[in-house]
Amino acid sequence: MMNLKEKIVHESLKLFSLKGFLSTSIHDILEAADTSKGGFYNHFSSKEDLFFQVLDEARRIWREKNLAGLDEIENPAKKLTALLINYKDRYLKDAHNFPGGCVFVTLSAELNNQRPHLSKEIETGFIGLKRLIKRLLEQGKETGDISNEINTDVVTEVLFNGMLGASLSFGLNKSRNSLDKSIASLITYFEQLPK
Amino acid sequence: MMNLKEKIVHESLKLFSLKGFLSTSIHDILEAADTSKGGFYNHFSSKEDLFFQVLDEARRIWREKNLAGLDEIENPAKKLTALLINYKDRYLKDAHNFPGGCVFVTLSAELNNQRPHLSKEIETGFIGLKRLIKRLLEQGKETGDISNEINTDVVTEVLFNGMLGASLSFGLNKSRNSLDKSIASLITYFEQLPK
DNA sequence: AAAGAGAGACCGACCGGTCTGTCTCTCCTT
DNA sequence: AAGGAGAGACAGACCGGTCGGTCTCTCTTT
Repeated sequence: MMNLKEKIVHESLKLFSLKGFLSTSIHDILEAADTSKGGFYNHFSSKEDLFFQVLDEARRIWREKNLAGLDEIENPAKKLTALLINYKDRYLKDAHNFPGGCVFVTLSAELNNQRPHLSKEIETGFIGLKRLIKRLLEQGKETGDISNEINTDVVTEVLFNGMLGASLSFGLNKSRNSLDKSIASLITYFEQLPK
Repeated sequence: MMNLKEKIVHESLKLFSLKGFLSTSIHDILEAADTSKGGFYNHFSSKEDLFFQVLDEARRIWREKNLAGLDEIENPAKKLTALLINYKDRYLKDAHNFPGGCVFVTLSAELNNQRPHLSKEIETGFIGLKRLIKRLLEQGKETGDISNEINTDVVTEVLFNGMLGASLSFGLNKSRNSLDKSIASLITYFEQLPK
């Protein structure tokens, strides 16, 4: 069974996905986790302390969902396609952990000008994803699955910003159809690149 | 000279771009506009009333910046490229009106799960942009500047989500270099489509 | 008995919004 | 032209409620 601390982190993650960090009150969290101020501050020194622990958990889940099964694929281009499909089906549609959409998008938009030391933490995650995409593209060139003529920087930008934009759109309209179309379009773009 | 009401709208637009709607307090606005509660509520019935008037102004500026000079271009494909360049150079880099980045991105991420009746207003703007892109693509097919074989839905998704993602990234890292690369990549993608 | 977990009263700061009062400008009457 | 009435613009004290955080007390486990 989940102990209180884990429960608070778990419920906070959902709430942060829905409302962001600043707009989620301690009261909201206590209600969702069915506890009290004493229960909360017994495990966390402050709301900001909670933020970092929630972020760690969010990153753990992100990797779990997005990287699922990628180890079994040796072809880098196919790995990238699998990542896009994971992103759409396992990650963004994971309403259990992220009922309000991608928590990193919500938090980055909310915190970027208000709590720079918090949003910096989120930015590092984005940078990591961007690097992962670029690395897979360059490995694809080496194995010959992607033409040497394509500019990996350009493709990385299109895919990365496309994923972010799709996430933002999905948060807004909550349409799985529209999300499917957005990611499918990115996959179409990627697969039609010169081989 | 700008009267008080216009000044409040103008300063609120900046603050909303930086911090969003919920995280901007009336006090913040009064300070920025150098006025008092009496001055504010003499012109606006509530904070929500202000929201809609700020949104109107934001849309006006959006059109002014993004559609600048498009009338003089008759070629739809060139129109679309010009829109992308306007978006990058005249709109997103407009630190005077939008010091925190695109206000629509900030507000949509903040409000989508908390104030659906407010975020719906923003969504209509996004839908309009998407439609504009698609219309230009289809006109490009008619004039023969874009191959009939391309799927306009797919290209619309890639460009639209790419613009959104670029906007979100730019809000986070505030790097003009990175923004230039993001939009240049979208233009490269668009221009390398089959003619 | 000792210690950690959790409940909830409580604190000062701040939230959006209301209300009263003042100050100025316009317009009508004479 | 002088003066009084009324309207609109703005200042700021004040309201009930919520914010994050602290503190004390009780209960459970060992």
